[in-house]
Amino acid sequence: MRDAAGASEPRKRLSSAERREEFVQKGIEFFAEHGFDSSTRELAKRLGVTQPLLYRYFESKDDLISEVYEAVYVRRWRAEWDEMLADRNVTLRDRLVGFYHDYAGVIFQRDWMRIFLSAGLKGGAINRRYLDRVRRHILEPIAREYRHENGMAVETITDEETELVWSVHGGIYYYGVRSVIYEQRPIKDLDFVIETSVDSLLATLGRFHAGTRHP
Amino acid sequence: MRDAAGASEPRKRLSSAERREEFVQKGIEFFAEHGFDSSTRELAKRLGVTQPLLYRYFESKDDLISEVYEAVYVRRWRAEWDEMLADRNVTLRDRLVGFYHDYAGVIFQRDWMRIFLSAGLKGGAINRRYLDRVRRHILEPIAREYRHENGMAVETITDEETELVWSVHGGIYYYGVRSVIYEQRPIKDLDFVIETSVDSLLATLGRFHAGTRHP
DNA sequence: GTGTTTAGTTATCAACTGATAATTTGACTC
DNA sequence: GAGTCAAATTATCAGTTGATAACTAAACAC
Repeated sequence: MRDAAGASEPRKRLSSAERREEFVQKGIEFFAEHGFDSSTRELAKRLGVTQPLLYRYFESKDDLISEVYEAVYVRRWRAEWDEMLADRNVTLRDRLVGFYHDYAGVIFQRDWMRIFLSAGLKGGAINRRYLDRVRRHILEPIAREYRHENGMAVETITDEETELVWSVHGGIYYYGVRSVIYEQRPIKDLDFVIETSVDSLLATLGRFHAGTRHP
Repeated sequence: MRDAAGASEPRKRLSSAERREEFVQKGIEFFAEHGFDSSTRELAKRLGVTQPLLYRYFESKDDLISEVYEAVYVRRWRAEWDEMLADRNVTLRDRLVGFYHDYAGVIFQRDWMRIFLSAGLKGGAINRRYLDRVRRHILEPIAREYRHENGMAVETITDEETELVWSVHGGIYYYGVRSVIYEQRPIKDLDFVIETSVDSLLATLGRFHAGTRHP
């Protein structure tokens, strides 16, 4: 008796690489929707394939999940974000607005966000590593670029400055969580949130530095 | 053979109400730590009790989970927050700093946060209802109190104002997620985050209203 | 067209899961 | 201290789960 794939179609054979990639991509959708505790049998059914076949491509379920992480966290990260934030031909405000548009385009996706939340609860080190990357490649560069644009020494940003950027970054991120996870309202005013958040960040950094210079 | 409770101790008998409450409280800890997909047998083991006993107090696992939600979302919500935010004997800034201190004390707890994230992924309506409550009892009152303190009409706050408060609220909340879920750093500078966030919110609302009055 | 390789299947295991029924036992009443 | 009620246990069911072994058949080489 056929376990997978509807009655009629003849068995398809794909190359090893194609199958593997197909499994990972559908695995993202599947685990994003139903959580990492869902069964490999359900995933196989969704793939139109029998469950033991998964074990020809992945040593274990956890192995497959690791590949899902890799595909979501690492492969969707855009290398050009570094240059985008550092491009001093553009005003910092425009850089930030442009960057957050791009960044939101990548992470404000149902599969990205749900995978991120599920992984966070599973408690591995992946999310901590991702947040480290955010800090090093996004937040600290922003704090440094602010200092540069305002004629200050760039090298020695403080924990406080990083924390200020975290707050605003978190506010934007949480807007994504509300719209994508809790399906709160159409994401039509993403522009508004990004622009006011960026303006607010620049103003807050300004007040912060003014405060530390004349104590 | 004894399934639960270490070898020596005699079987304890508790009244119905006590047991039920004990199950809910330990259920919060247990499901927070291991997720709602964990087994009732593991929970029973943790309670020092056999698994079928759970079914004398709850119709089903989902029924127990509903009680966990109730205990976390509803029973930990403090009624006095309404008055705290509305107390015009105190400056709005001080009210907000005080409130967020209190609020963080309640929700920046490992069990609260992990239950909230797990519930959000399960996709029921509970989290949406909670966010509605946050909007009605926290965010919109803040926007109205700002208007009052600055001599403006209080009745007709706009979506934009609510969204501005959401951003700052989300920034503070995400600080909690980072420290409690991702265990990022000791929560020693919660004060700093709350104070700068509140100042930033008041300044941003100020700029927003200035912008709409002279376009 | 025969032979080799390997993608894919069927069959199956042992452990686990939510839930129910039947039984035991502690505590309280009179 | 016999009788009653309910707290708690033992035993068990039917379905699910990750994983492995043995078998089948498509594609390619020559």
